[in-house]
Amino acid sequence: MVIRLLLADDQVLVRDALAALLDLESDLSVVATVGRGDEVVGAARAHAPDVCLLDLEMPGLDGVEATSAVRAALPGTRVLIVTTFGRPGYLRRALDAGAAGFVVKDIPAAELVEAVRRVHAGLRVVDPTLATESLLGGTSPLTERETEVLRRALEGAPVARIAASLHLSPGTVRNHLSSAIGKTGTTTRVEAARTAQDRGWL
Amino acid sequence: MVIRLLLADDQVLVRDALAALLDLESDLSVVATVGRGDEVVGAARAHAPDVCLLDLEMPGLDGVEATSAVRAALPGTRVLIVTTFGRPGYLRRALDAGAAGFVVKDIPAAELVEAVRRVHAGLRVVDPTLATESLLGGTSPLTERETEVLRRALEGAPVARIAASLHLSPGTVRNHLSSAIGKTGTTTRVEAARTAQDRGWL
DNA sequence: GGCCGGGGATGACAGCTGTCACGGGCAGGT
DNA sequence: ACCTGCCCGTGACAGCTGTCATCCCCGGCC
Repeated sequence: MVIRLLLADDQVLVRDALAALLDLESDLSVVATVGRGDEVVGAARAHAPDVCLLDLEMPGLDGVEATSAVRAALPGTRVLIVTTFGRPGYLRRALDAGAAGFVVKDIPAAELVEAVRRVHAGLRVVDPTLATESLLGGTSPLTERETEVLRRALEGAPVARIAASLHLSPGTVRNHLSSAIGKTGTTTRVEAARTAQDRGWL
Repeated sequence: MVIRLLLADDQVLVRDALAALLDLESDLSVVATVGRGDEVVGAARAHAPDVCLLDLEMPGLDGVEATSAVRAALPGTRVLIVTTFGRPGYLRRALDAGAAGFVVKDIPAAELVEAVRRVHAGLRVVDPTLATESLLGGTSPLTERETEVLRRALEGAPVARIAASLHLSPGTVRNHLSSAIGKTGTTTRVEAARTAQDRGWL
C-alpha cells in the first residue's frame, strides 16, 4: 500500500529533485508533477493522488488558490504546502483554504517524508516555529483597500500612478497610505508595504 | 571513476533533494553538503570534491564570494552556480569570480546532471537565455557611491536615514539618487533601486 | 599645465508625500 | 433610529523629494 503523491513547484529542478528524494521511500510514489497552479486540479483528476505537495509561489494559481481548488474538486485528496517563505500570514490563509499541513523548505528530508505520512494519516502538520509566529503576527489589521494600495506601492510607484490604476482620487490613495503607515508603525509607504508583506498581510 | 560533488544551499530540503537526485547517477557522488557560504571552503578542504554546486543566496558568504574563496583555496576545484534567480548581472559577476558554470533552478534534472559532467570535463556551461540577456543588460553605469545609496533606498528609507548611515550630507545623497534615477530611466528612487537590482547592478 | 570624471557640498525651487480635519455615502449591528 | 466602520473625496499645510546650477577637492590623462 503506497501513498500516491502529486508535486507542484514552478522550478523544474526542485520538482525533479524532490521527486527523486520521495521516490526513494518504499511507501511513497510520485505519480504526477506540474509546474503551474492551474494544472494541479487537472493532474489530480487524472492521477488520483492521496497527497498533493504544493509550493506557494506558482504561475497561474498560487498555492493557496490551488489548495481551495483541490479541496473543492477532490475532497478526499489532502494538501501539504511546501514553501520557501515562512511568512506567518501564509500559514493562516493556507490552513483556511483547507491545507492539512504546512512546512518550509528548510527542514531535513526525513522530516518532509514524515510530514507526508502524517498528512496521509489524517493528522495536521504545522511547522512549530511558524505556528507561534502566526499567533504573534496575528490577523492583518489592514482594510481591503489599504491592502490593495500597499500592494501597488511595493515597487515605489508614485501616488498618481496608484490612483490611476485603481480609478481613485490621489487624495484618497494618500489617506489609505497614511492609515496603512500608521498601522504598520513605519514612516514611508514603501516601508509600510515591505513590513506588511513580511507579515503576510499582502 | 566518480565525480565527487559538494552541495551548498541554504534550504536543507532542497539540498537533500538535490543530493538524492545526483546520487542516482552512477558517475556522481555527493561527498559533502553545507548550508552556509562560509562553510564551503572548509568542507571542500576536508572532502576534496571535483565540483562544487553553489546557490547564490546563502548566509555568511554569498555564492559569488564563496566562488572566489574556493578558487583561491583550491584552484583545481571547479564551481557550478545553481540558483533561483536569473538576474543577468549575477551571471557576469559569477563568471568574473571564477565560476565554470551558471544554471538556474528551472532546468530539468537531466540538464543539471549534464552540466555537472561538462563542468568536470573542463567546459564552460552557461544558461543560454541568460547569456543573451547578460550582454543586453551590460555593465552597470552606476558609480560606487550611487550603488551604495541605491542599496539602502531599496527598503524605502528616507533620505535623512540614508545620509546618516553613510555619514553624508542629505543634499549629496539626493544628488546621487537623482543621478541614479536618470541612469535607470525611472522616476522615484525605489523604482531606480528595484530596476538596478533586476539588472544585477546592486 | 589643462581637461575630465568622481566624490562631496550648498542653495533654490517645483512638485510630491504624509498628516489632519472635515464632509458624504453605504453597510452592519443594537 | 442610532452608532460604528469602511470607503471616497476635498482642502490645507509642513516637510520631504527630485532637479538644477554652482561651487570645491582630488586623481588620472593628454
